Amino acid sequence: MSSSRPDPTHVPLAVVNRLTLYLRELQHLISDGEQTTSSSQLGRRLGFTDAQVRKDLAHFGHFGQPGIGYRCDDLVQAIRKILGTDREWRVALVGVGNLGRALLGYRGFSRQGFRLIAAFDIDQEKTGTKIEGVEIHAMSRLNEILAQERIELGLVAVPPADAQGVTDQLVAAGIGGIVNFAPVTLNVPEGISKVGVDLARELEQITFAVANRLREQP
Amino acid sequence: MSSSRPDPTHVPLAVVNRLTLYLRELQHLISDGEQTTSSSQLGRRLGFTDAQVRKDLAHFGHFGQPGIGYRCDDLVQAIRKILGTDREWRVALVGVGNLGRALLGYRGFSRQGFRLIAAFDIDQEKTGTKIEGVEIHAMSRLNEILAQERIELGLVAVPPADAQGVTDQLVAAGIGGIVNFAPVTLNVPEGISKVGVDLARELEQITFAVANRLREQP
DNA sequence: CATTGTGAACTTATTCACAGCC
DNA sequence: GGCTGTGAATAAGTTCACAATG
Repeated sequence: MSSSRPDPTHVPLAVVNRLTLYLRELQHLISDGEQTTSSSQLGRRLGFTDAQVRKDLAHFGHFGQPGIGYRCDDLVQAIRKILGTDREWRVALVGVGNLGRALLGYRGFSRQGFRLIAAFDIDQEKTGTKIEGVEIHAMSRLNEILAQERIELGLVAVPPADAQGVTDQLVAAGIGGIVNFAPVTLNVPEGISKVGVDLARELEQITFAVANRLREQP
Repeated sequence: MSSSRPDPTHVPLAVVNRLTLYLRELQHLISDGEQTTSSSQLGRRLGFTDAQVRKDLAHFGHFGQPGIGYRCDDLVQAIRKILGTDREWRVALVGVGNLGRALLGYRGFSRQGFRLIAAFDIDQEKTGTKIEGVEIHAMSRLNEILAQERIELGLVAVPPADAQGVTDQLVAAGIGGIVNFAPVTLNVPEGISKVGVDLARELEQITFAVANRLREQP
């Protein structure tokens, strides 16, 4: 045996979610010139307990030094490796509407190692053109281009009624994971990862909190 | 006493989150012509157990009929009331870049009762113009217009370095809640609700799953 | 007889608290 | 003294299973 690292096979989703927050916060700390940090500093900035931060990291190994804390750049490296973002990921976009265009222009992707390689749209007016340096292809070429460009991740930004169909095409083309911006629950085969971003649902989380606050203190 | 409804003050965030999924799914069921549904149908479509669906709803009251299930339209009404979306909410956008423009054009908001009333940007080229029928104002008028238009919710779609400053202005202007699209953790006073949408973090959830799948079966 | 609503059992997640280390 | 890593204790969340119901 070579490693005492815990088995990362059954890590709760919530842990992974917090890991992405730790990573982001560490990158801000580094921008601010910090060399090291501690579980209590990280926790305080994100609203978690120090124990939570340590337990989360303990799922994957030992990254800190007792008495010292964590070296920011080492921990960034470690978390990127855990998340799989210690390399570039090749991404395709389907649906070049309002939101799709915004995604094509989003700087935050490349900052974290995601490269938007190709886009697809049903509208023949758009196919053949480039936006933000990314060529827009006809849907019929999806299979071909995903294989040729070795695309691993897909962004679905089409109208709700088309989202499942597009997803089926991406899955058939061998996609590894999908971020879905349409307000529908997608069916994907076991083994394909997906995550949904629904702006109305995000707002509803807020209205629940605000409405309840108003009810309590009118 | 008038009601046997449980106290909705301390409802877990995860429950509210699932509630927004139930609502969306019920609206799809209604579109498909369904009159009634059951906890098991709802659960199956969303990947939850039937007991989970019933327990979640039990936080707020009794909405079903034993032997029958739930009337879709009644349950939609009930959930909207719980979430506070049984009325219109007035929303402002700060930051009319790529993403901001996409938000201005997003149809999903009005579908759920959110009205984007006003937008703000630092760029004087943009102020005074309209996009998607929404006027873009200078940041200096934020206080004035939020009060005048009785805005309750804010969307922050500015560069990361500006997000906290904008948030402080929104809070000072009396905002109730914020959806933050910048990849930073915002500090808000207790009592202000916020939710963050970070596209890179969403992708990282996926890469974790895909990378681990690849590691397991190489 | 299919389905809800709900205590009880179980599972999972979080926090505590402290030994060991720098 | 300050900090990590972790077993033990606690809390929270989920599923079970069944009485009650239309």
